[in-house]
Amino acid sequence: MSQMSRLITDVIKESLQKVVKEQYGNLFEELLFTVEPTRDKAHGDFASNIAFLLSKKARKSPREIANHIVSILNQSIGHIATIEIAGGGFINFFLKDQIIYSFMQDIYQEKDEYGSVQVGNNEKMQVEFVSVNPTGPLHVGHGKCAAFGDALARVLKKAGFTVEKEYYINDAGRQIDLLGLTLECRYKQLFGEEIEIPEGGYKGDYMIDIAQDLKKEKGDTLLSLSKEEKTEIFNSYAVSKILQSIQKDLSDFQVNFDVWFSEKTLYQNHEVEKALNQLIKQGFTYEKDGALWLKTQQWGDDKDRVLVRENGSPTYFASDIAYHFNKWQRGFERVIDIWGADHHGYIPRMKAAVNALGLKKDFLEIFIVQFVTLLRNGQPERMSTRQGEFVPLRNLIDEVGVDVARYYFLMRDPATHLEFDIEQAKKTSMDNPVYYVQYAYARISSVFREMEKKNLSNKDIERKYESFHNEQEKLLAKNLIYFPEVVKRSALARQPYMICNYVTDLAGSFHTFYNNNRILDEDNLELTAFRLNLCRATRQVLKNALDLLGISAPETM
RNA sequence: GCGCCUGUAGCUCAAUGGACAGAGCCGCGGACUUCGGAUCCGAAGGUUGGGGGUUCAACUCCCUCCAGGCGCGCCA
Repeated sequence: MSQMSRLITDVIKESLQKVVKEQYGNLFEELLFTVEPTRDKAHGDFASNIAFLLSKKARKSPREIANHIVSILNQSIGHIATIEIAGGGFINFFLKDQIIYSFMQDIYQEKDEYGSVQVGNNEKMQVEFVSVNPTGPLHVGHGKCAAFGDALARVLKKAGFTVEKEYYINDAGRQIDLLGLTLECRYKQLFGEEIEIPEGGYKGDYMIDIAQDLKKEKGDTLLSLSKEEKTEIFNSYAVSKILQSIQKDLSDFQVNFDVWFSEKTLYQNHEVEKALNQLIKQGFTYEKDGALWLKTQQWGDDKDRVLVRENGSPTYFASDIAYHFNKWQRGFERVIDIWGADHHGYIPRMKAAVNALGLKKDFLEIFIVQFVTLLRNGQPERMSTRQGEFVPLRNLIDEVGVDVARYYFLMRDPATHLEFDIEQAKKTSMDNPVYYVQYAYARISSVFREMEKKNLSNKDIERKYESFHNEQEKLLAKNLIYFPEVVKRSALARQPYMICNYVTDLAGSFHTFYNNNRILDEDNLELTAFRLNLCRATRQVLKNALDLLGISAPETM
């Protein structure tokens, strides 16, 4: 059932390649020409720039070359009705209507598989994201990272990559000690001790809740433990409680990870030590001021970086190096790290480290997610983790819902600053594209409910192509067959927002079609069948696209 | 000071180096006794922050300047 329909752009490309190889021989070498969907339908359904690129090498005008190519190509591509030359030398391809219709029919055969393309060659890939320290609840900025990483992984899977989603838990180091000390303090306060939260500790009220849970479970038995025992139990209790709440938030947000990777295990398994030893052995390190440094400047960093502090404890950077080496050892051919914007200064050293480890150059891709500003009626809401004032992701979900929150996070390039207006997001209008899209889905579902009421059987749907009845039908059908091309582009660009743009546009062409054409007509079963067919295919593509975004497709709203 | 991100219609944003820079919102004017009006149709709206350069072709690439955001720890 998962027969993957070939991309039409590939079909055209191959035909062009064949002709040009024959006609221009070696001039064809390394010719990076394109065949892509046109923006303006007056220019056909697909267009190629091949004649422009060839003209320099062949020393002929683009139009001349285009003419030559087209004269040979002529009608040899089965999918194409006509080929035109336009502008300075574009070659424009117009699809046969039957082909558009038959591709549309295939959608229903492929069902949930439709849109799958094979550009990843099953390359084993990892997407690591969120990876927030388990020292407090997720806020909206983390939500943006979560939505992006999750949707990206879905798109990559659809494009034929073998993808794992991973969350790296920073459960070792000083921050965790501070967290444990904070809990210890809150715990003691519950027994009447008058003590202050330690310097740099976590002041949020959630630590009091955790202390109360701990008191319920253990009573006062922890007060008398030794210092080592206390550290152990307070640290691990705090981490596990907070991690649980993070996991709950994420799964409610439709984000699920394949692997939760613990930093602590890197130390327990001596992987940090091993990674450091390897770097030392290869001569990429030196000692200065009592610390161990990595020569990251060698690979373009501003300055060299400390691996082991003067006091002998490894830096976060050191365990991160071990972590990335571990990823490599697990057989990933490529890993994608998604970081918040405050970490962007960290990129050069991490890339340098990957080089020092001798891993292949494009092994590590890093994407930076810019911050979110929450607006309420145009006024910004303050957010600062340091002050302990942040808007928890949980609150946003409760207020606008998962679908809306995810869509808003996903609809833009994550590298840009996002202004998220809460009041606007709650509106049920085109202010809010997610409803626009879901409405199209619900409408189609409603048409099928109506179909059953009128006893128009599903069998009537299975009709052969006659012809499209108007441009609105045809435009909708064309948009449906572009979906796999969009998946391909979105995956290669690592940009899920392209799916948002696509699905909004698709919903638009459906609404246009719907408002201008009667679908169910008992006096014209042929027409009814044809249009139901179109609706059925549209519903499937809306569903598949929304799935890539992790957004629900409701039958009623 | 250095580095990264951003700058497109009044607002929010599109446009793998390609054709006349496109949508939505706001504002204005309209729509079928019938399948969901959370919809549709129409007109209006631009020196793509400024200036150079590369190219057959630049919003896109390079240089420079301007504006906004973020980062420049033996913190994470």
